[in-house]
Amino acid sequence: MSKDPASAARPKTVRSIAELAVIANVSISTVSRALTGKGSLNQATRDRIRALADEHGFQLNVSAQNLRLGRTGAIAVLLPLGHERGQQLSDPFFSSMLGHIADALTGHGYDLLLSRVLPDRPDWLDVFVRSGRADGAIVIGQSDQGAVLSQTATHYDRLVVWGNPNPANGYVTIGSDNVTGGAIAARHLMARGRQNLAFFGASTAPEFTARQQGFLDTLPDDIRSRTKIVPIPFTPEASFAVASQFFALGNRPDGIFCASDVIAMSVLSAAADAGIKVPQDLAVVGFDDILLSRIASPPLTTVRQDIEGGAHRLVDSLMRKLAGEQVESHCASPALVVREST
Amino acid sequence: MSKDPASAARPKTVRSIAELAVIANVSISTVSRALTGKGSLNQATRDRIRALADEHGFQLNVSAQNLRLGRTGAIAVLLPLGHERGQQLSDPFFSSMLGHIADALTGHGYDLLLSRVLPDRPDWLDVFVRSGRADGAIVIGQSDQGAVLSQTATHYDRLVVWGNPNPANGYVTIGSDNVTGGAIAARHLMARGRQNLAFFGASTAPEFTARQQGFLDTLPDDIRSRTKIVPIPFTPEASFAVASQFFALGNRPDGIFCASDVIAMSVLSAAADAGIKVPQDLAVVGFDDILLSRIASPPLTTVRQDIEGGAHRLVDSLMRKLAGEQVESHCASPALVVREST
DNA sequence: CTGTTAGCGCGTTCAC
DNA sequence: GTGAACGCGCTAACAG
Repeated sequence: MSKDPASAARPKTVRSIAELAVIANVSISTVSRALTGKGSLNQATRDRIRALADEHGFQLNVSAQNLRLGRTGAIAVLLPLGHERGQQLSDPFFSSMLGHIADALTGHGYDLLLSRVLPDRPDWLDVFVRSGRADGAIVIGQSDQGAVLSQTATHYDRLVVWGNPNPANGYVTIGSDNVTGGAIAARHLMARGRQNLAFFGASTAPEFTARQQGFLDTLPDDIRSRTKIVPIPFTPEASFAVASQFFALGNRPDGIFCASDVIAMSVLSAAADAGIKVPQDLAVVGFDDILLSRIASPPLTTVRQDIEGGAHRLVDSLMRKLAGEQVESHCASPALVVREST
Repeated sequence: MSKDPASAARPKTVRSIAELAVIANVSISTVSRALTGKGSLNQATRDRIRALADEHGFQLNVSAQNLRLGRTGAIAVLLPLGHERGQQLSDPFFSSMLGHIADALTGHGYDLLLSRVLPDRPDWLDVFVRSGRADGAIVIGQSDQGAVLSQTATHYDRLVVWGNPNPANGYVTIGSDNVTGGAIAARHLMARGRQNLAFFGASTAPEFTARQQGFLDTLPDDIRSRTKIVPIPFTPEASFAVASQFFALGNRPDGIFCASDVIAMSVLSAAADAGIKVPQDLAVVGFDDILLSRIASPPLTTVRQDIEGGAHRLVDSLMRKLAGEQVESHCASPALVVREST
């Protein structure tokens, strides 16, 4: 047989600290001390017990450890399925955010409990919180759940929310300044000499309405008065259909601001179908700066949100809350990324 | 004050079954029986205790419950960061899969523990499994970790893997027939009269090599011998750079099969930049059928994987394993979706 | 430095 | 139908 310890026959599967204690001929607490590294212990016995644990493929049971420590070791990431139940996680923005959050939480030693929740009852968040499955929660997207979030925040502090800041909210939000983002898009389109505009993405999601508001408020009255406001469904396919229909009806704006890059990409596609040249006939500005926006045809001018930075700030804020610190909401400034669609 | 129980002042926060037992003036086990619904109990006392629990906003502590029941109530979804550490979760294919898995697990009453793991040591999966943080694991993407998976599978059965089937694997895989998928792409390009081909996506990921192999093996010798094989990095941006470079060097195939839709979209973009007309001068076939492929310009012809079906099969297979059943690997046939890029 | 004891919050025998 | 007692696997005083 091999001398490689990994492939050596395992004498017996050890499932608990107690069994290992018997094998090592020490008390249970000594094993605990050896494996956790806490408390004081003779280095020789510590090494011996650790070797024994390795040999028997034993690790501390995290669940039991957590129960004893009064924690779960997990942070919940909640995605309320608000306006459109279908495809939130398919939006590259969400998944990118989720990936960065996962990495940040791992860095802090927490597991990530992912939950897509259907906000069917007004106390869904309370129910989740009271179930005690996580030590804290990150809610991605307020959707239309501001009231629920505020209600829970009154008695549960280990909560941070990604979204549009709003002084009326009783909870900490980390997000981008969507109003300013909209304004940036408006100024850019005007700087390109565009006068006949449209906004794609009218919605009840607060992020989207803020982008819309910032955009419209920045336009001079005459331009704004003829700016078309187009509601957009959340799936790329449906969004494409709306855009196609829009052009088919003869609408020919020379500039469109889209509330997300996915919408913008569907507009680019519909425009190509309709024989509209981008950016010559039509300038298109997106929002988010997802990775794919760089390989759109043409590459998309967009209002960039710092997704990675936002994810880290979300996690850091929550960690500080867990540590008992006071945490303020934060609102990052988005930045224009000019590519070839304008 | 309102009579609404939700907004009524809560007499006191109850944190354990024991406290509620005192309030209800019954024993701990009676409260347990009332709240779990198990065991026999007078309906009146059951209702009374449940009302009391509601009133005090009390729910059973899931962690303690799970410890007692010898389970965790969570299934781990593991994403090995294999070839490219950066952006796995940003690939719409992964995130879409993840979303469907989340929904399926929720339907079975399980939480989803998400973990992006860096396979830095050969026993990373053993370490995870032995930590006891989940009742089972779904690994998305074998990457180059086949040996690790096989090793763990020898002593841990609650494991299913998304990926390319391989009889040599000692574990259950659910996936698509990538070889057939590659063959489908080859036949389609030939049916379109294309003779000068290229494959974009050479890699060590088994899924990609299988697509490559199925593609090449289907081509007649003369065509295959002049087919260019292009390695592709995993980020859209880098992939776009490679494609641009490819065209800049004067390569002008009339058909390209890409190992993923994201690669295909970067090819479409690079081709547009180079003044190459799709599909007239160049036919492009992708793989996956992500949502965005429908709004590419032009909409992408692609080899479709049933992501939702795959996710459900992954979860169902794991559930059956947990129930002690024998489970076979499964390999779904991909289907060609013809759009306008060919 | 190490062992003994007492729980973390719950489910489940076994009595009554 | 209900209560008392025990233990899931672990950590943290308190002794010695």
